[in-house]
Amino acid sequence: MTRKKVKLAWVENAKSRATSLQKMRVGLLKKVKELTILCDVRALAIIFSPNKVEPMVWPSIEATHGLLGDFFALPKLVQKKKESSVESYLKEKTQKIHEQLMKSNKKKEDYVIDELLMQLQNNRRIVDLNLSEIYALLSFSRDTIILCRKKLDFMQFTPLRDPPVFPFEIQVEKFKTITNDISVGQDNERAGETDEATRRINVDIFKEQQHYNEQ
Amino acid sequence: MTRKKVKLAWVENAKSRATSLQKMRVGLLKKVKELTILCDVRALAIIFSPNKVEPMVWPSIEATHGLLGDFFALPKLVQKKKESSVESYLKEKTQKIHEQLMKSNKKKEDYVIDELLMQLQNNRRIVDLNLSEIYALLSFSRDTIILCRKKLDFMQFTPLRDPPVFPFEIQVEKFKTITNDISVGQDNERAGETDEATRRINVDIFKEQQHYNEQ
DNA sequence: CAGCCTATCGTTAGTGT
DNA sequence: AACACTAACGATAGGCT
Repeated sequence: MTRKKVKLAWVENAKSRATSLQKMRVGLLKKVKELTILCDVRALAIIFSPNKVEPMVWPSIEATHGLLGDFFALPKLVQKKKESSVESYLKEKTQKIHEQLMKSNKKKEDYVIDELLMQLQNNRRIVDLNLSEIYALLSFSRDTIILCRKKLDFMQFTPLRDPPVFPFEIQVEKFKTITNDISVGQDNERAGETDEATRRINVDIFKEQQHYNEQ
Repeated sequence: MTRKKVKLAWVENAKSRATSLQKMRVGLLKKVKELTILCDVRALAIIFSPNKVEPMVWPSIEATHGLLGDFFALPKLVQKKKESSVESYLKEKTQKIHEQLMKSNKKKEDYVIDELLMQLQNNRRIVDLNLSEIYALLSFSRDTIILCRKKLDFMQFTPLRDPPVFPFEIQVEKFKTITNDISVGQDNERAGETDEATRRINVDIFKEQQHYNEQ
């Protein structure tokens, strides 16, 4: 068994590299653990791997999130008194990442709302939402309003306007009698057409919305 | 020089502990570097220290932020695996809430909307609503928006303003995906998909609204 | 406190099973 | 692929300066 001194360079042999990675990852995390226990400090390590979605993490994912919270809490204060160059660089970088996220992960956005709706349906209350969640909800509520307005408009053949605000009972009673017979939908059986119609409607709505905002 | 085997436990002697920390931190970061170079993977380590604001970080602060961006991008994808179970759970929960709504809200004013929302949750689509129902829904959506705005205002300590408006296509995309993925109702084939999200969110909103009013 | 030294322990590359 | 072995190497506690 001749083992030459490993030099600090990329291991060309793919298999060796893979096995090395396996072993060294374990060794590294062990060291982190050792450090935290012996010296009573908090630490975390994240090792990404090629061809693998989840990185290897120490301590746990959850604990890591906690630690990172602390980590992110600090630098901003530190950097503020330090250099403005680093600060601007960081902001720039953050902006870039943000844009990338926006661009590449639209699907993920969907998932966020998915999750939000789910949570709302379970435990969480609106008052407990954070900013981005509020925005998401707002966006959805607005969509609903727009949809309703469009419908209203379509039914009444009148331009957009705010609905009259009556005492609740009167409102319901009144419109119940008036509008019972008006029906708009033509083809309720087939979802495809409805979807198309909705798309068209939304295009119009969007324009109107812009109008509305400009006023 | 007698060096006993160090056991994995907190070092009591404060001085030893401090010196150990000094040495081991360097050693650890060295190992991380080694790993990344030899095996060509990305990794990061953050070591917090007592009595010190800045943690020790590898690689640089900037690089760490980049890596963490990637790290945070991942977990949500991982969660998607669970989606099927979550989905079923969601259906179950929805059913439950549905029943709760049925039996608990018998106040006169609430009842109409209650029923409306219930219908929306089952068969009816927004396009099929009559005027009074539209108004009722509008009123609620508006209340929700106001609620959200209040909340927003509170969080930001800034005056009210419009939420950001996404490009239209994204909006529609969102609607479609969401409503396809989360199915609450029972007949997906025939019901208009687009309204599904609207129904659900209104139910949530409604709950919240009531809660808020009671406080 | 910060380096340097060195005996000893821990880690791991190479190999075999 | 996963585990076992072991020689060689790297890391470091404790001591010294």
